[in-house]
Amino acid sequence: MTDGRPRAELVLERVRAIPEGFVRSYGDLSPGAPRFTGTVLSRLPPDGDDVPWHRVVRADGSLAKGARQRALLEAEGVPFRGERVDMRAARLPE
DNA sequence: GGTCTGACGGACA
DNA sequence: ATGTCCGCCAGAC
Repeated sequence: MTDGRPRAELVLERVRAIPEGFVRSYGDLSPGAPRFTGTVLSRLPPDGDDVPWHRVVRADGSLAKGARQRALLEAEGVPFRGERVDMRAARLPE
């Protein structure tokens, strides 16, 4: 059962597992296929409060959703370095 | 089924 | 630091 579960579901599950105040990169959620993670999140409903999509940032700490995403992250205490997240400190260890 | 696109990532110039 | 190229998965034409 290489596909006991759709990759999409696995990705969403990982996103929900990100604790407040931390972030993870697209590549971390879907190793080898970061674009897939983006596709999954893009299909998320606008009011998808069930999934903390804002805690998913690019590997270099830059944001995909701009100022809106940044506000949500800063509200959680995520350290920033200019317009990008300070991955060195906010990236979830594992 | 080939081709393009997308909330990407890493290598390289 | 900035821009280009290639690779990855899935969906739309």
